[in-house]
Amino acid sequence: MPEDPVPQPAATPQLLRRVNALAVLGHIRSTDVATGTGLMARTGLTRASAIAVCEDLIRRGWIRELDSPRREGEGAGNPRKGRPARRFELNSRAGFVLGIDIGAATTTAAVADLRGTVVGRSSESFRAADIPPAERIGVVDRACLQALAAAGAAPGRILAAGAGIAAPVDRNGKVLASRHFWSLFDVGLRSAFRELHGWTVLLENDANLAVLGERWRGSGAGVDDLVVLLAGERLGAGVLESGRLLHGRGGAAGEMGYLDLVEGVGSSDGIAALARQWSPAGNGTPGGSPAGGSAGARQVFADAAAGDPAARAVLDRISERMARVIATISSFINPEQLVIGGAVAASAAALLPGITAALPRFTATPPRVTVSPLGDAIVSIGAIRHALDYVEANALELELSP
Amino acid sequence: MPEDPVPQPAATPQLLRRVNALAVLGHIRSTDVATGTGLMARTGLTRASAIAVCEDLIRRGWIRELDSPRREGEGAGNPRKGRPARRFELNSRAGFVLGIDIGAATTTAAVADLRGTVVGRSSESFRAADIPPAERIGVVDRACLQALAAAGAAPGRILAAGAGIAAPVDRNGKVLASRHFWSLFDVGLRSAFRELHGWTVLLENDANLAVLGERWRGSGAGVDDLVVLLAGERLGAGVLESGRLLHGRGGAAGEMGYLDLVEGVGSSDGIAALARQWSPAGNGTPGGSPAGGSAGARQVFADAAAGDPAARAVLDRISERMARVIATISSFINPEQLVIGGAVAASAAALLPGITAALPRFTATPPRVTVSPLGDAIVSIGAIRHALDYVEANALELELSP
DNA sequence: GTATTTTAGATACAAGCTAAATATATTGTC
DNA sequence: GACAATATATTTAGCTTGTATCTAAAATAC
Repeated sequence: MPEDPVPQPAATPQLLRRVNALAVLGHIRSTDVATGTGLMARTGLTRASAIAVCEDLIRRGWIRELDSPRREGEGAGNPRKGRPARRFELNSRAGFVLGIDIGAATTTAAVADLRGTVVGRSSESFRAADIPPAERIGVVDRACLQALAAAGAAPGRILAAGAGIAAPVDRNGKVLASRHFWSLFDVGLRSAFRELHGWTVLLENDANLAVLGERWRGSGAGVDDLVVLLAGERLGAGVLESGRLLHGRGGAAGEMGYLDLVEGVGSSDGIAALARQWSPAGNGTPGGSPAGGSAGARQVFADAAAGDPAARAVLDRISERMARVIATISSFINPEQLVIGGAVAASAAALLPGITAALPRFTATPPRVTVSPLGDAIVSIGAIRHALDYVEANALELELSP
Repeated sequence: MPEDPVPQPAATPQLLRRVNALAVLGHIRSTDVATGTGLMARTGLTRASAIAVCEDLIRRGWIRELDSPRREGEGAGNPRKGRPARRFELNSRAGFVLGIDIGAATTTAAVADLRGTVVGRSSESFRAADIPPAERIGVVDRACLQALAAAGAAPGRILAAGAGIAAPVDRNGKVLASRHFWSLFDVGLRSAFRELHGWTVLLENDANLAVLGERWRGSGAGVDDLVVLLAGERLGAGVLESGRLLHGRGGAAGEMGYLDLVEGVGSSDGIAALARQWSPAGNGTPGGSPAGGSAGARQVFADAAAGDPAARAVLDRISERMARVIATISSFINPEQLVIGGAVAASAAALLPGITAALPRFTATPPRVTVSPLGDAIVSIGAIRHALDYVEANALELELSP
C-alpha cells in the first residue's frame, strides 16, 4: 500500500527558528564580529530573538561569543558610549569541507574551513589509464586524506565534499557519460566515501564548479549571470543564470563537444593543431617542429608575442572563432560576463583584445570577457564553494563533531 | 541618512500561516473537492490546522465550503461510513487574470478564471505602424476591455495581467529593445494599466510566455527542462530550466537574431526565401510565382506534400538547418523536450521526421521534438499561466474584490 | 560624580502549530 | 430500530517562536 507522501512538510514553529537562524548565521558569516544591534538591523528580528538565536547557534557549535568586552578602534560602526555589546563571531573551524577536482590524469583535493580559507591541499595521479574502479576511488581518497593531514583536520570533521569531474552530471549528481571512466565516480564515489568516512559527496560537472568558483573568488565576483569557458583537455561551459547553475535534463548543459564551431578552439591540443594547419606550409615558427599539446600551444603564443606574423595570424583566427562561440552562448544564455578559465587561461590574455573586438559583429548583447585569475585551482575552489553552499543551506540539520 | 534595508523580513509566526495556507490552497486548486482528511495527507498539517486555514481562506474569499453533505458516487477515495467530511472547493471566479499577446500587428487579450479556464477573448489591430505611444496602449486596452466584457467580468476583478511582446524583457519586466516600438510597452503599459484600472502588469518576452503555456497546456506538459522555438515573424526561443524561465542579464536569452545558422529558418518569410534560393533555377514549383511571406511558405509545404521533389529537397535542407539550431540549443541548455510553436508550427509537422532523423548527427543528447498544439493562442495561454503563477504565489497579499 | 547613551535581560502576551480527548454524523449489522 | 463501527469534527491544553515593553547594567562625556 503506497503511502501518500507529503510533498512539503507542514510549516511548524520550528521552521521559523530555522529560517531566522540561517539569516543570523549568514550575517555573522558575512561580517567579522556581529552584535545584537547589527543583527537586528540586518535580519529584522528583535534583540531578544536575535540573541536567543545566537545562543542556539552557540549551543550547536556554529558560532562563539567573544569574552573581551570590546576591541578599541573597532571601526566606524562602533559606538563610543553605552553598555558594551555582546559580540559573536563565526566558529570558522567548527567543521571543514573538501573540494575535489578529479581530472583525467590527476586528482586535487583541498580542505577549507567554514570561511572558505584553504587550509590543506594535495594531489595524486592516476598511474595507468586502466585501473580498476576501486583503485580510482582509492587514489581520490588518498588525495583527500593527505589534504586533511596537511590541514590537521580529522576526517570526521568534514561536513561535505564537493567533487568535479569532466563529464555531464545531472541535478541529482548522476553521471551521464557512458564512454569514459567517469561513470564510475557516480554511485561509486558517493557510497564509498559515505561508507569510508561518512562524507556527503556532491558530484558536479567541473565547468559548473568552475563558474561557482569564479563568482566567489575570481573575476566574476558577485555576477549572477555568468559563464565560465573551461578550456583545457576539453572545452566545457559552466553556466550561472540568476545565480543558479544550469544543468538541463541530463546535466549536459554547456557540453559543446558536438559544436563544429568549437573544433580546435579552447583546448591546448586543438590550438596547436590549428597552428599547424593554419601556418604557412614550411612552418614559419622559430620554435622548431610544431609540437602537439600544451607545449605546441604555448609555442604559438610565445611566437606571437615575439612578433611572428604567422603566429599572430593564427591567434587572430582563433580569437574570431572563440568570439563566435561566445556569441552563440550569448544568444541562448545572455550572460553579463564570460570568463575563460582552465589550462588555456594562462595564455588567453593574448586573445582577449581580438575576442572583444570581434564580438559585436556576432551578437547584439556581448558579455564582458575576462580571463580567470584562479589558474589550476579554479575547479577545486568551485568545489569548495559548492560544498559550503550545501553546508550553509543545511547548517541546522548537520551535526558538528567536537 | 540611508536606512539599513532589511534584506529579508524576519520570519514571524504569520509566515507559517502564509506557507501553510498556500500549500492548502495549492491542493484545493489541484483537486475538485477537498476535505480535511485529504489536506492532512497532502500538507502534513493536523486536522485542526488544516480546517483553521480553510476557514481563513474562506474569509478571504479564495475558497468556499460546499453545504451539500456528500455527493454519492464521489469516487474511490470517498469512504462509505463515518461522519461526512466538510468539503471545500476553489472559488474559481473569485478573481480573474488577463493574458495579453502584443504582436507587431495585432493584440490578443484573453480573460481566464482562477482555474485557468478562458472565459473571454478579443483581438485588436494596430492600424498604422507609426501611431503615438498612447494610441498603442489604447489599442491594447481596448482588446482587454472587450475580452472582459465578453467574460462578463468587471475590470476591478483582474488580479494580474501577463503580457508578452516580441522583444527581450529582463527579470524586472524592463524592455531591452531600442530599435522597435516595443520599448514603449515597458514603463508605459505598466503605469498606464495601473492608473487606468489598478492592474498589475507582468511583462515578458513572448517566447518565454510560450514555453510556460506549452508546459501548462501544450505538448510539454509537466516537463521542467523545456524549450519552445517560437517561429513566425521572427525566431525566438523560450527556455525553461528546472521549471524556471531563463532571462540572462538583459532578458536576451533565446534571442537568436544574430545566429547565422538561423538565417531563414523559422520564419515564414525566411522559408519562402530559402525555397526561392534553393529551388532549381527556373522554379519547378507548380504553384506559380514564388510568393513571399506565409503564402510562399505554405506553397512550399503544399508542393512537398504533393510530391514535388524540388519542394521536398527544400524541406529537407530546412529540416537539417533546424536540426542544427536545435542541436546548438541542446549543447547549451540540454532540454528534455523542444516544441516548435508559432505561425510556422502548423506546417512544421512536415519537418519533424527530417529534424528527428538529423538530430543525432549534431548532438549526443537530442531532445524530444514536438509541434505545439496551441496554435495562435500559445502566447496568450502562456501569459495567463504567468499571471496565474503570480496570483498563486501572492494570493495572501492580494485583496479580492467582492 | 552624574547625565547620557547603548545594550542586556526580564516579563507579558500573541500567533500558530501539535496532540489528545471528546463529540457528532453516517453506515452497516443484528 | 438499537447498537457497534467508522470517519470526521471540535475542543482544550500546551509548546515553540515570535513581538513589545519595561527595567537594569555598563560604558563614555562632561
